[in-house]
Amino acid sequence: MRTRIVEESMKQFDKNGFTGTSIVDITQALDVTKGTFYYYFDSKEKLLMEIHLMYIKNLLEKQQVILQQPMNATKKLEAIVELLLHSILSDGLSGRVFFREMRHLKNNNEQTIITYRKKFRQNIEKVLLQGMANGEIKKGHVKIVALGILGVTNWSYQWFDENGDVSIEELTTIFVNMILTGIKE
Amino acid sequence: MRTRIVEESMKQFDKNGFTGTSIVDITQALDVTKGTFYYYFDSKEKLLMEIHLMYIKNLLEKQQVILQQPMNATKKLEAIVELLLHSILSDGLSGRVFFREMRHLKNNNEQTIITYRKKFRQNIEKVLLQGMANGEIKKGHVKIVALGILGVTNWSYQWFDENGDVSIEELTTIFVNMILTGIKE
Amino acid sequence: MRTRIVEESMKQFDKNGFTGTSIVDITQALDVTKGTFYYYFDSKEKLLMEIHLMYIKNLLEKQQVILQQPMNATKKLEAIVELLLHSILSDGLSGRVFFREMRHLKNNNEQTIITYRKKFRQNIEKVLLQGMANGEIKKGHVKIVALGILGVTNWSYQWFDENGDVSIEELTTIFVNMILTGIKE
Amino acid sequence: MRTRIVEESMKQFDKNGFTGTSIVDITQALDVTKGTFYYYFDSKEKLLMEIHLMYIKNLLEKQQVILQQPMNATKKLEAIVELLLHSILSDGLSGRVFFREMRHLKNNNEQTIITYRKKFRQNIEKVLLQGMANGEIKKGHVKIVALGILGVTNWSYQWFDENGDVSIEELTTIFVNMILTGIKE
DNA sequence: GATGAATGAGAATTCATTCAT
DNA sequence: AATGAATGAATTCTCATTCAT
Repeated sequence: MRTRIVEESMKQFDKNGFTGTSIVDITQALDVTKGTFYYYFDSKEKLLMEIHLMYIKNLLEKQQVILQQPMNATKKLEAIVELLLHSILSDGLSGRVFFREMRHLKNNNEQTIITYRKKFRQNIEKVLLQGMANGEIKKGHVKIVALGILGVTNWSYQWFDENGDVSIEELTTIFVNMILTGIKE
Repeated sequence: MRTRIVEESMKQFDKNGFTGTSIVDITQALDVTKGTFYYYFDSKEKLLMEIHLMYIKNLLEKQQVILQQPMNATKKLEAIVELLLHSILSDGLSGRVFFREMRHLKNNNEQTIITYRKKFRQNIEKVLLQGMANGEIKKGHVKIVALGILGVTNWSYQWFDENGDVSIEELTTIFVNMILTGIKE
Repeated sequence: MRTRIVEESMKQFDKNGFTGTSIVDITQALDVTKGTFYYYFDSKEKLLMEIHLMYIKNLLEKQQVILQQPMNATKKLEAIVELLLHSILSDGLSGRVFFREMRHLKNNNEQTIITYRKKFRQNIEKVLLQGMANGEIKKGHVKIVALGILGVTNWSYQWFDENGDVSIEELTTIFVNMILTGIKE
Repeated sequence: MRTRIVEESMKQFDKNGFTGTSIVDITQALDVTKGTFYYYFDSKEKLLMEIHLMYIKNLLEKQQVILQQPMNATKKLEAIVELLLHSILSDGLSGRVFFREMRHLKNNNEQTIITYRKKFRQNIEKVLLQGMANGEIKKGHVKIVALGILGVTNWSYQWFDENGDVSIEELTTIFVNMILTGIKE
């Protein structure tokens, strides 16, 4: 039931937003009562937090796997971009909810998620530094560059259409090239 | 009064979000009554729409000026990136509200804004095409590339801190370089 | 409308208790909507606080009038007992609500009322001291004696029946005698 | 377990009131589940009733012992006042719960407790009558006098502080004197 | 004896909106 | 132009209770 609630709520948060989705909406869709919801979750925010934690923890784990592989910095960056695009776009719901609704977490919860996000960015920064050290990557302001890369990938949840004319694979190729070699001839 | 309402509401939407701001919050801050608000605006959404229109129209006008200048495609792209970063980050409020709260526009209104946004993107695509035609820019999928550029710039509203260690000017330089020549050595 | 809400709520608090009375109960009895209630009162507790303040302030004012009259201590005590019994029993509702529901005030509000109540008791103590000083009243622990007197009077809200076989006037006489000269032959 | 539930609930009713204490509060404190509670008690009210019955039956038994002793009326009244003050204040919890929460008993249950309370009062009345008959006590309205005595004692649960500057023994002496001989010199 | 999942009725509160003045 | 009273639908959350296991 817990899982069913999470899944249904992600669907609805994705469609109507956190604020636009009421507890009743979720429980009615599952054909249970409001009480059931509150048996499993102390509050609406706790549910949102759970969705966020699931998403970011999973992402960090996968990033960790990439970091530990015997690849050069460029390849690692490629892998991370691919990871992000896949998890935002094909894993779908949770990614969009993650990027849109974080604002509705309060105080402690928000800080926790911010910390995880920071961790992810700092891991990218490490790869950049490593690449700069061995001459693969141009020297520069690693934090801003990392945020630039995250901009390219994370913005996708705003516009990507699964049924559009570009597949995630193509998208990944285009964005990886763009990030690595720019758009200038 | 109309202007005062718009300004106060932008402040509060920026701080507490559209949903997190009530009409009373706005009118109390202006020391008027709710009735006054409804004398000037038919609904809360109309107000949000006005803020959106102001922002995107202003942006499109400024983009138009850039497009009509006698510069090559690269320079034009640089100018557009600069325009976006300035209007998101230093013009401040309206930009952040624009990027965060569009979801609260319904049907027609949402479509109108989407159309304007699309216009802005298509203008970037035109510059890209022009650049590809004369050999300045690598040939590629213009729409996706445009969306990549917009990702780099628009994502900034999520993390940029006016009091942080990087100025908007530095940020512009870093991002322009990144977009044009990539990060690879 | 404000007054009507206060009056209706007192009736219902008296009958069903603070917790046993919902906002809907009050508004339905007045044939208005819940919104109307919240237009006049920020919360259910604010309403309860208002009832408490009305009652205790009125009581303190009347007590003040007694204190300033040119009577000896014994007469003043008689007058205060009479005041209490009348305001608890014949003024009716507000007294019973005051004695029963104070527990539902939180923090600040509770403290405020406690302070007022203390003031009332301390005024009784002053009269007792005055009476002890000029030989009217037996020397003793004024605070406890004051609380004993208040016990006799305040407990009445628990059992007094307006339609019973004893009138308030008779009650006052009996209690005044009891307090002054005791029950022993 | 039954006993543990009663004890824990008295603690919590005393602290947060009957309405302010949920079944979960009680069971969590005992580290059992809600089901367990309902295995032992049919409802929350049944539990409250049990606490009330325990208290008043115990009180009536002790009163009976006093009544049967070979003492004059004055001594018996002294003993009853002492009994009440001790059981409200030092036996503690149950007394405070008894006097505060009776209102939450419904219909039959309330009537039962009212009957027991009436019994207790009538026993006091009997002693008063006996005292009046043999010239110990002033002739008067026994019911009202009894209620006056109960006011002095029962009101104590409202303000008595175990850690205050007056002990129960001192309190008893003061109140017995006050009831018997009054406060007038 | 005890559990834990589920219920469902109801509670306080919020808030955009209307409208007569 | 502006007010202020009133609305009513929706929202989050609470909690005593049930019941199959």
